[in-house]
Amino acid sequence: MTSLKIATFNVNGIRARLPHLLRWLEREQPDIACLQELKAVSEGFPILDIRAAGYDAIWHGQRSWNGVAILTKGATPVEIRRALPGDPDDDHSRYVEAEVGDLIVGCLYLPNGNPQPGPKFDYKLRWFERLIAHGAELYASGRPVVLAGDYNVVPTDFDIYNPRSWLKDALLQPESRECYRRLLAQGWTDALRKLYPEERIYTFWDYFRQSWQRNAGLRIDHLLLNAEAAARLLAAGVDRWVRDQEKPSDHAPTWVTLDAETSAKTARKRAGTQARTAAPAPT
DNA sequence: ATGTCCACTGGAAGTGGA
Repeated sequence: MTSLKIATFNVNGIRARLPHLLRWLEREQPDIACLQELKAVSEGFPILDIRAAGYDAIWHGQRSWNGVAILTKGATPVEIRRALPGDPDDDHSRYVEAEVGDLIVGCLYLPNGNPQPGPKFDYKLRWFERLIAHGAELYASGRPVVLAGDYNVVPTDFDIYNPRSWLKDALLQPESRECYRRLLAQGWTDALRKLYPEERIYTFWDYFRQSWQRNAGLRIDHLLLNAEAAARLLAAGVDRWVRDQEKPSDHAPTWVTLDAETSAKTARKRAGTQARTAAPAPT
């Protein structure tokens, strides 16, 4: 009867956002939280505050930029890897993966890729190719897998308030979208879109032009589930209240709940009856 | 082009990245 809440949150600076993070953990009590954009070296990660909040964690920091972490409550994250396979020369901290109970959790911060075209966009696409290659292995692992993070991709024009002023942005390029589509084609379920196929859902509102006040958002934080995890999907949503505070991150936490029972048959039955009513539409 | 925010350097305001 119990469920597992798994969230992804681009904090945009773990030190600047520590009060927000702790308030969110306290209020929403995710069992697993994937964080991105720590913008801090590993030594600067506030593990004592996070432990005091009741969480264990693994993390991979970097000076000024990037940085990812997986927080867990009531379980220990067992690190599987702290980089995406395929390029030993890639020194960005953008991926960490752990076993948490019977789950495998991948936490990713895909390169933004702007300005486009250019070397940063090339790097984005190369990184995406590595994610697609690794995604195929994860998908077929036989374990329930959640691949969560800031993908820096707006999958379709339905996932943005208005594409007009973003047409040249790396987040909307056909090449970026094609990579995302190819990843999904392995069988992954885009959890929020699956449960809310006709809702406008945003997870990011940039700091410019009063974007939050106008609800001028983008959906770029995604939780992808392989078949074993998707069979247990109960609900999904966006914690918009986090974006409405003073000095917020430009992203809001985005989450799913999975049936904690291992019986996929039970979970499938429950998902069929509860998914549509389990949470208010995150518009 | 612009808008805003975070971190770093250097010890103020400018730069890079998003």
